[in-house]
Amino acid sequence: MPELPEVEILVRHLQPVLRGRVIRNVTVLRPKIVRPENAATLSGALVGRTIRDVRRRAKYLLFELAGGKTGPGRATQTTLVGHLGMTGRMFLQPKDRLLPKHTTVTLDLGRNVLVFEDTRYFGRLNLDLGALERLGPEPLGNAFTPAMLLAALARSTQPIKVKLLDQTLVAGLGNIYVSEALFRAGIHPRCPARRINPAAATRLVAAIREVLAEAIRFGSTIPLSLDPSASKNDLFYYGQSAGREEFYDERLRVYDRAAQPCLQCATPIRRFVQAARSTYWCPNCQRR
DNA sequence: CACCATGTTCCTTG
DNA sequence: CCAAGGAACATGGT
Repeated sequence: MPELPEVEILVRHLQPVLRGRVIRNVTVLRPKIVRPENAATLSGALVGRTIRDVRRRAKYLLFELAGGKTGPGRATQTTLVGHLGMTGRMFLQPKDRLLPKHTTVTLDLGRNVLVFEDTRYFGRLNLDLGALERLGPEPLGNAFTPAMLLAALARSTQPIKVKLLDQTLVAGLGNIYVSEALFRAGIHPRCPARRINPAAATRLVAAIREVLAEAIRFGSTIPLSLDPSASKNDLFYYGQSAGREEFYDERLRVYDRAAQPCLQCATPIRRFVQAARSTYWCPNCQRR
């Protein structure tokens, strides 16, 4: 999936092309994706409405809708909540084009269609704001500070790597960027959370911010590019593209680099499993 | 066939 | 109620 940076990039691309567009029709091809809504309730809540804004909270996409249903003067506001899961993608395509195999939901916007495609069907697109209430601070926001992090880690015996994946602690980090941030901060992934000292917390907050900001700057590990077959410039494709692999190597210093030399000290990068997820680290740069 | 994959939620156990 | 661990969800790539 897209972690925070990938969602941020997607939102930045969607925002200008979706703002002001009216949802003409909603097609649900995989009902599970819109739970707890069903095709009828989702459609009823969206059709006829205008997308006023597209925002991000952690790894969630928030589509702010207005107008339509309630008529003039009584515009109730609705938020459509999207999550890409592990393999979700969103893009616009012409109405007459064949939909991808794993299309879950489409929003008919008139001239073209917003497609939510997701091979593993772990994603979500619904009206449920409940998940958002449990989220911790944005890692790039002012509320995420070394003091706050230190306090949150104080009573936890869990390894720091596992703890940073907890979205109630800080919201938006995923498996890739946690490994990257710990490497940059020089912290061992197995370090018990409560053993992180003030100096390490300060380095960690800085490293997390750097890693995410850099990923956003470079346009994410899953590059976003203009659809080569698109005839209009408001069409784009969120997926593979050529020519960005150099950036990938440059930015990801440990993730998926098991047995390859550390870019800092040439020691082979190691991999092990924590909480059923792969952790990558340099045994020399990240001491206990 | 085996194992691995950018995430979250639910269930169990203590 | 909480913390922690693990399975489940579902499909595809290697």
